[in-house]
Formats: sequence, C-alpha cells, structure tokens
Amino acid sequence: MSAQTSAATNELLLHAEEHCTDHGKKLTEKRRQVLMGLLDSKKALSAYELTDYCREELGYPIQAMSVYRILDFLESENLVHRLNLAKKYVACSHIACSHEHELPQFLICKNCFEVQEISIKRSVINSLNKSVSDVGYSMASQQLEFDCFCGDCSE
Amino acid sequence: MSAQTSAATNELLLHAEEHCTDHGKKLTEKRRQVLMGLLDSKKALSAYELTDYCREELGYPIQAMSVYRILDFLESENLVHRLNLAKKYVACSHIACSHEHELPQFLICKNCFEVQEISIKRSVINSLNKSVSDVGYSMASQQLEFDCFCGDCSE
DNA sequence: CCAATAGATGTTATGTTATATCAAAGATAA
DNA sequence: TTATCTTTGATATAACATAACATCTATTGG
Repeated sequence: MSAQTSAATNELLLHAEEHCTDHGKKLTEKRRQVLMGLLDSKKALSAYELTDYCREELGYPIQAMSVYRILDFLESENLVHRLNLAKKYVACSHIACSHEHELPQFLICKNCFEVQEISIKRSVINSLNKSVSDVGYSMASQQLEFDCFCGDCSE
Repeated sequence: MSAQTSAATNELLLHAEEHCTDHGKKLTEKRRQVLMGLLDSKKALSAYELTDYCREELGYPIQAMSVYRILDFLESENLVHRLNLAKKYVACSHIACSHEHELPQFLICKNCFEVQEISIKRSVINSLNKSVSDVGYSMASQQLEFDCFCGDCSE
C-alpha cells in the first residue's frame, strides 16, 4: 500500500501473522498497520507519533487509543517492545527468528531516538543481578534500557 | 514546623544549605521545603505527589510549577535525583557526605516506589560501556535505573 | 538609602503520555 | 441466525511536564 513498505517489511509481517495464529491470536488489519508503521520507521516512535506516521506516511488513519491497545497486544505477542525510558515503541528486531531469544537490552539515542537492540554478556547481567540481590531487591525485568548517543549524534 | 521533620532531616538540610552557599546559590525557603518533603518521605515522589506532601504533611502549600523548577535546581546541585523510569524524584542519599561520590545507580520498586541507591562495581560498569561502544554508541549517563521489587514487594 | 537589576516564585496556558469507559462494529460459534 | 466474544471507535479524563509572562524579593551599585 505504502511507497515505503518494502519487501523486507512484508516478509516480516508474514512472520508476525504466522506467529499470532500459532498462539490462537489474530493479526488484524489495524494491528498489521501499526506493526508496519514501526517496521518502516527506522527509529522508536511514541504512540502519538505512530498515529501520525500511520496516517501521513502509510495512509492508514488510526486513533491514538487504538494504537495504545494494539501496542499492548503486539507487546504481549513479543512483536514490539515498549521502551520505558524513552516512552516510545519499537518493533522487535527478531520477528523473523524462529528460536527463542534472550531478553533484549536497548540502547536508545537520546537525540534521534534510533534504537539498537543488543545482547549483553550473561556474566555482566549476572553481576548486575548479584548487586541487586545483595541489597534485598530483585530485578522486575531483564529488559534493560540505556540512554545513549548513537554514532551520528555523539557530541 | 512539621511533626514528621526529624532531627536527622534538619541535619541534612543544614548540609544542603552549606552545599548551596559553597556554590554561590541559595537554599531558599521553598527549596528547603521541597527538599524536606523528599527527605521526610521514605519513597520516591512525583512532582505532583510532592506538592500534595508539602501541603498536607508539612503544611507548606506550593504549586506544581514551582516544584518542577525547584526540583531542577536541586538536581543541578546534586541534592536530588530524577528517576526517569519511575518519573519520580528522590533526595540524594549522600547529602551529608563531603567527598565526591561515584555516579549513582538506582533500584526502584515497581510496586511501592521505595528506592535503593547502590554502587555497582566499576568492572561491571566498564563491561556495560564496552558492550555499548562495541555497537558504536556511547552512554548518555552513568546514572542507571533498574525496575525492581523490594524485599517486601517481591512476588 | 534608593533605584536598577537579577533571581525566585506565582499564574495561566498548553503540550505530551496514558488510561478508563461505554458504544458500535465485526468475527466466531452454537 | 442469534448469541457471544473480540476488536475498534469515540469521548473524557488523568498524570506528567514545559512555556511564557507577570510579580515579588533580594542584592548591589550609585
């Protein structure tokens, strides 16, 4: 539909659809459009930016409320990650992978909101968990987020 | 003024005042009140919660706008930390320390917003920085925040 | 001491992110 | 095909945050 929507994006959307049906869920048209928006965008988008992007760039008008609901759904299906620090959302970079992946860590450029999904060494994560449990706490999630500057935006 | 304001809090307020004057800044009455609110509270507070706390618990009415400005000031003086993940604020736990401290890391209980300020081992931080620079990024801040559960709130 | 100035706070408006609620539309199943 | 469940629309509101300008207060130079 959209000029921006590449063959690669369509390939990923097929994977996402299969992923959903495998779980007895449906990748409806609207859900597809929101995911397409995130896949086509090269950076993290807020829910409201995503409504604009869908409407203006993809030609799919959608309401912010629906976007929030759909993001919740996509996140529950592990197709999308919510970045709490940036208050933005990104498509999972492993949609096409069939295997289970480790929990993701995200580097978010504070300037341009480009997002890099990385895997930190298990030993480092374990050290972190140790520091946390030493004071009687436990990690609520192993999904870590770090405010960064990307190569282009480094001062 | 307030029943809750302990001798320990007053001691810390004196340190804070001295700290400000050393930098040619003033810990005004309102700034003092906001800091007192954070010191008296055992958990992280949002700016709006802080206005309520100051008014209801300490008897100092203050507007949310002023609280935001004052929090900016107190943060610039390193007397207060802004927790981006929780969107809340805490008094620095090292106000009474005269020495320079390492950059802080925070464990924030997702349930009750109790905050634990810890120091993660330098080697772990270095490993993290390495993982980040490996993909061409750089950390925007070494102040790390982790969503956790405290001992009481652990499932 | 007083006027000029800088700094702090008051006040109002608005922007951004997110949730709650109920109605309508669409899909699924008995 | 009617009943039910899921999805989406629509509206309202909450929570968090900043912008802009007015007013008040403290400081300082004359």
